Amino acid sequence: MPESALAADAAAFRQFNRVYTRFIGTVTERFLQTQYSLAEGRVLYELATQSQPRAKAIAEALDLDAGYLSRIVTRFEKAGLVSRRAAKADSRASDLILTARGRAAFRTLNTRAEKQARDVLEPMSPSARAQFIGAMRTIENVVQPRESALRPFTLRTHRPGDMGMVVGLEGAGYVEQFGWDGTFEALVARIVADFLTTYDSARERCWIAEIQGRHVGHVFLVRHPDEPGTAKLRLLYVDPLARGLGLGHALVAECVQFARVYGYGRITLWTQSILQSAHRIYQGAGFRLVREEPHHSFGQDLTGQTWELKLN
Amino acid sequence: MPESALAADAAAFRQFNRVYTRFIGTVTERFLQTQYSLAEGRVLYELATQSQPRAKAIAEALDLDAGYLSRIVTRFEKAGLVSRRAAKADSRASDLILTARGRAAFRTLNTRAEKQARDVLEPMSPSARAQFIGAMRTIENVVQPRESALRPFTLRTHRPGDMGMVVGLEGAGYVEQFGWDGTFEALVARIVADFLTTYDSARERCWIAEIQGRHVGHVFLVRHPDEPGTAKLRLLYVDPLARGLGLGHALVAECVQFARVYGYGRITLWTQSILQSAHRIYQGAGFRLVREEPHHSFGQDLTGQTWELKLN
DNA sequence: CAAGATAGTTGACAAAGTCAAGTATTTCGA
DNA sequence: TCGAAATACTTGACTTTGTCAACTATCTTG
Repeated sequence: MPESALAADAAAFRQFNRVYTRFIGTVTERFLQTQYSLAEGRVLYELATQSQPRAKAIAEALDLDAGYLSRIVTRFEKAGLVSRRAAKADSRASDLILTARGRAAFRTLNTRAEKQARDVLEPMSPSARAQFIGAMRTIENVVQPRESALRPFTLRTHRPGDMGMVVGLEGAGYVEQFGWDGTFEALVARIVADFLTTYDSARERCWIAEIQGRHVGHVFLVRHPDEPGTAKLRLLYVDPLARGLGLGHALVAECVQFARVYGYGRITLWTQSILQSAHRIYQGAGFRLVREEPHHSFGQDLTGQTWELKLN
Repeated sequence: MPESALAADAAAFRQFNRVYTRFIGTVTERFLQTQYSLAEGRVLYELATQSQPRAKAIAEALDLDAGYLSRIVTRFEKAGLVSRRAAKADSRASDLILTARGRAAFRTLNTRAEKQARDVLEPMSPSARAQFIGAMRTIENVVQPRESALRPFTLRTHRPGDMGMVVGLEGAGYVEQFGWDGTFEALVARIVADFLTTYDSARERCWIAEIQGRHVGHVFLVRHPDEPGTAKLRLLYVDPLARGLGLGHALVAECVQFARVYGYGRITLWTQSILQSAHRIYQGAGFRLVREEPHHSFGQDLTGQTWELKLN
């Protein structure tokens, strides 16, 4: 990348802002065709997406005036979308809880926004689209340095070729660290193969973490095979060399966020008692240990654990 | 660029929109600290930048309600920033002409916006900045396909290494097409060298046109050495292989736009009577031929022409 | 425990934007 | 060449959106 003059860059930056402001305007215009205003829609998004929504947090996230927000919430309450409940720890504040009706409203809004995004992206050629999205990621990382400055890694969804790395890393990692045998790698390979052949891109996803292009972690979120409305988190992996960067937390947070947006009511996961560093990550994300049972697998005596996180 | 799933891209796109909306909000917030609202500022920009501003064109460019705009213009008129004058060709419409005071207001606003853009860009490392701006260009080309779809070429400002191509193309081109001798190439080399050593990046600029990375044209806009407030357009060049694409028009339009934004009152240029395809471009941009005189240069008997475009 | 900070609510406004009806012209088609 | 339709605005009447400051009820801190 050659460098260029500041003045010329400033002009390009301003032009981009002009053009993009207009573009966003036309895109969100259609959004407004629901009964909700743009601000209301954004509040609804935060309500559905934040883990314990409070007025404060929402006002901060959206940069809204507290009074203005208060009125929006009151409107939502009257419309039966939200119920306010005095927060246990701080009775000045209220927990804002989406009702079933509120969740339905969000689902509608979300589907519409999703459709809109697809309408923009669909006509592009795959390579143009990849370039476009890549450019957005680049800008986002600059513009929103809160997390990403602290984050030496980047997250992205999977691409062809990633699954080999997933199997390889998991296989090698658990063999080295815990002495598991080849049946574990086989299991991983089967999970991965199933994912690739049957996954529903609208409700299931795999994230890959990279540091300077190197695959250093991953996680999968899929539908629970038996329980509708429940998601299953699988194959969370953080390379030993990339520990201590918050990578595991970031991967799990990504899953939880995704599950909320797509309306899952619960996430479960199965793990082993000896994987203690993972437990801290699950706890941090709000998961609870709900069941333990011993089993003999991968050439070892292990204790399996089931954890879960309720989202509503 | 590998392709990735539409659903994941849609999520990335939506996230970018959320993040960038907020970012634009905080950037333009400071902008609002003038006495003008954001909408007013944008209108002022169009008034200063369009060649013959009419309410219609501005409303279209900014996607504003005609009534709303009409009121803004009325306010501007009362404040002495604009005068309305019934358009000659169509007496339903008015030409909107910025007064000296209006131009001053724009200058203030523009300086402030420029400063703001620099504040954002300045702290970045040169390579990060280049990446950032590059990403914006990529997105812009997708989002605003009006021109760029019709345009097989891209415009950018100059980078190290470009000047060699400028000299080479000009030298070879005019020798081949018109039989000029080596003194012409020497002149170009001198102009270019002067530009590089002394140019003021805030008020002077060079644009390079590329087709698939190949240098196919260029133009320079510099301050007139003797007349303050006047800009000089120099070294407009379009590769013979790239004719008929509107490249020359685009390069000149870029110069004119730049000159307007930076408050030049006039652009002049010197050219030769035999370069007829260039004349059409200058005429199209509104330039008038103001002077002709014969001279002997580059081993030829030529007729030099001076053209000018008034901007106020 | 008092002083200050925080979370949220409310009233009073101002700013921003929309919609529809109206005027004066221009354009277009028979 | 005339009348209907379209265009370029303007204006009135309105809604939506957003801001500011004052106020209550709590919480935090020295």
